[in-house]
Formats: sequence, C-alpha cells, structure tokens
Amino acid sequence: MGTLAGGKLKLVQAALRLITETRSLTSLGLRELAREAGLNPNTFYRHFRNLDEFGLQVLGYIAEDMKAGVRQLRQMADSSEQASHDTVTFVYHYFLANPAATTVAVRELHGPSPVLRQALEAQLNASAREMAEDILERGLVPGVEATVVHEISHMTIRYILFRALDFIEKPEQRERIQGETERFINRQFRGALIESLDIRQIPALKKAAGP
Amino acid sequence: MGTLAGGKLKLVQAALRLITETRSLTSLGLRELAREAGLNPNTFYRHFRNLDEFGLQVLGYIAEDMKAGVRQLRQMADSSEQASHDTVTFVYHYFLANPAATTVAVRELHGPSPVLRQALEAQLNASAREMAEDILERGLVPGVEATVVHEISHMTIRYILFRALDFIEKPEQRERIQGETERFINRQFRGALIESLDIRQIPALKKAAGP
DNA sequence: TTGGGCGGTATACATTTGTCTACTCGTCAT
DNA sequence: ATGACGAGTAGACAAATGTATACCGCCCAA
Repeated sequence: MGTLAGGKLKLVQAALRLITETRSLTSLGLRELAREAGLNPNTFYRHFRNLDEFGLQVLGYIAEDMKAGVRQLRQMADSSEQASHDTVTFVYHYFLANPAATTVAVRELHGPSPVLRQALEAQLNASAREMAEDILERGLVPGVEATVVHEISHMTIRYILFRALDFIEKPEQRERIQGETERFINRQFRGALIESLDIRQIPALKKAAGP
Repeated sequence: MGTLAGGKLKLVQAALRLITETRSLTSLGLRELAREAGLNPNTFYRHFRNLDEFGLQVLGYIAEDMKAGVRQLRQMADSSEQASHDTVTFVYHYFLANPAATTVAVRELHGPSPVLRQALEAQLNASAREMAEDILERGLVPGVEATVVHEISHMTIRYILFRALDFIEKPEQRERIQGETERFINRQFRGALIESLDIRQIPALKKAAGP
C-alpha cells in the first residue's frame, strides 16, 4: 500500500500496535516507537522530520486503508440490495478487522492535536458524502430530501465510529451495539420521513409532532 | 464543592486550564502541573499518591459539577413545559460555561485510560437514565416504550457530548450544531413512534419500513 | 572504479520527568 | 509549652526523552 516499506513501514506498524493497546497517537514517543519497531532511535529521522509529521503520515496510511474499506462496501452494495442491517454488519466487521486504524481514528477525532482532528474530520466528511450519494442514487429513502440524507449520513458515520471502540473491546456487547446502531439509523430515516410529510395525514402521530 | 481547597484546588484548576488548551488529562505531567499551579513539584505528593489517582479525583470533581448542571436542568424542566429545543439550548450553554470539564469528558471518554473511561461511562449512564425518567414521568412521548426511551436517551447524551467540542471551539457553527442536535432528537423519537405502530395503518410509510 | 545517496547504527548531551529523603513553618491539641 | 501534624520547599537521583554529529555498508550511476 503506497510507498511504505522497510523501516518506515516498521515504524508505522509499531505505532498502530502501541495505540491499540493503551496509547494515543499524539502521546507516542520517538524512542518508544523505535524500540517497538526494533530499530535505532535515530532511524526515525531518516523517514520523518519530527513526531508531528509522523502522526500525519500514519493518519494518511489509515485513511487510505479506510477508503479501501468503503470502496469494498460500495461494491457489495451494488451487487445486491442492501438494507441497513447488512451495511452495519459490514462496517463493524471492518472495524474488527482493523482495530488499530479504528482506535486511532476514534482517539484523535477528539484528541489534543488540531491538525490531526482536522484531517480526520475531512476524511469522515468524505465518507459521509459518499454514503449519502449512494443512498440517493439507489433511491433507498424516496420521501426524504437530499440535504436531509446528507445530514443523517453525517450523523450516522460519526455515531458508528463513536461506538466502534466498545464494539472492538467488549465482545459480549457486540450484538447489542450492532442492534442499537441499526435502530439508530432506521429511526433517523423514518423520523425524517415524517418530517417531510404533512402531519395531518397521520392522526396517530399528531401529538408527538409538536409545533 | 467537596473538600477542594488550597494547593489541591490549585492543582486541579491547573489541570483544567492545561487540558482546555491543548492537552489531555492522561498526558499531563506532575511537574508541568505543579509549574502551572505555581507550586513545588513535591507538593503534589501531599495530595495525591500518583498521577492516576489525580486523574480520578479530577474526574470526580467534574462529575460533581456536571451533576449540578443536570439538577438545574431538571428544575427548569419542572417549572415550565420544555421542548427539546430548550433542553438542547440549556445543555450547550452549560458546555459553553464549563469548557474545561466538557473537554476532559470528551477526550477521556475514548482516551487511553480504561479506568477513566469506565468512570465516565458510568457517569453518562446515570445522566441518560435521569433524562429518560424525566421524559417518561412527564409523558412527553406517549407512544414509545420505556426501554426505547432509555435507549434513545443513552444515544442522545452521547451524541450531544460528541458534538460539544465543536460547539465550544467553532462559534460560527454553533447555530447549525444546535439545530442538527434538535433534529437528531426529534427524528429519533418520531422514528421510534412509527416502530411502535402497526405500519399498515400508514400507507405513505409502507415502502420505507422494510421487512 | 569511483563516488554519492540512502538506510541504519553508535555515541553523546542537555533537558525533563517521577520519585525519594530531609528540612521548615504554622496550627492546634494537650 | 510541647509535640504532632499538615502543607509546603529544597536538593538530589536515576531514568527516559528528543536531537545532533559522526560513522558504516550497500546499491546504483557515472
């Protein structure tokens, strides 16, 4: 993948390994990294100017990886008609298969480094847009406006990522988390559907609709 | 406010100050802390055994603070009938007034320390339960089962916290974030309302309901 | 054959960190 | 008046960190 090879690759992999256990990307030390990679500390400087640049490159590495996952999802979705159940299943399986990348993303999305935060934000927005366009193209929610679909996709992507850590770390809760996520998505779209209708057509919903 | 006074208070305040700027609670150093507090590094040991214990105490301090906020919200809600709009407005204003506590909560909820994560999780669950019971007692969503109300409250609390950092740091987006949050909540409950009904009663929704 | 990058190593250094022991000083109970 | 004690300080120490300089071997181009 990309131009990652030799010592550079070893360092990135070491970072992912460390992060999955207990650490956060921004808190990694140069020597700690080299130690885990089985390299001399100074080798780090052959590949990265400093730790900030290293963090950004790791993030790029992860982004590339995730994009591949999303592309794969898209192919699946085109091959057969997918309900939210299958999509959620796929995404969580992806998280499970890439725990390091997932953990980094979750940690740094709200982490202390503005640079990394912004980079991740952009990546998530891209994924959300892709998801929304997919939904729109396939006409999965006919009654809902495009802007609303985008908004819900935006929320959904974040919600899923939000729960990814628990999903990875607590195997006994996986079924429950997945179920909740599906209900989350369904409720969002169904709720949006109601918004777009004239409430008076549906007597049973009147009192819950508010002004 | 608890038994916080003197040097102990100074250290906690120093931590909050540092965290709001760039750092994360788990990454704070003992000496850095004492420096910011204007104290000798060793004074730290007069109040805390080590940095882990310090983190927990800070978290407790914050939890106490947040509970006060929730209590205040409850009083408001009892005094006049509140829609989701007012509630969301209040919560975000609380975040704005307590940026340090909010930042800590968001950062450590997915941070590297399992102990802090678990403590925060418990705190959030308590708030979610409180919110759900409030909604149920006041009969705000008559058609929805209690367990579903709890589930949605759980999600809502997390969603709001999830967006709190952006709300604090990006003033120009505050209006948008608040609007999205309100729509989020409304869609969840309206979507849940549909779930609980027999779909066939509502022809317009048939195709979106799935099997 | 030579010479220069490139990736990797060794040594060294100043700085910072967590922690230990020992000292000081005010307050309060006896 | 004495002594214990809580809160703060001072100094020291080993360990770890980021970085700089210099050295080595390999491969490829000239």
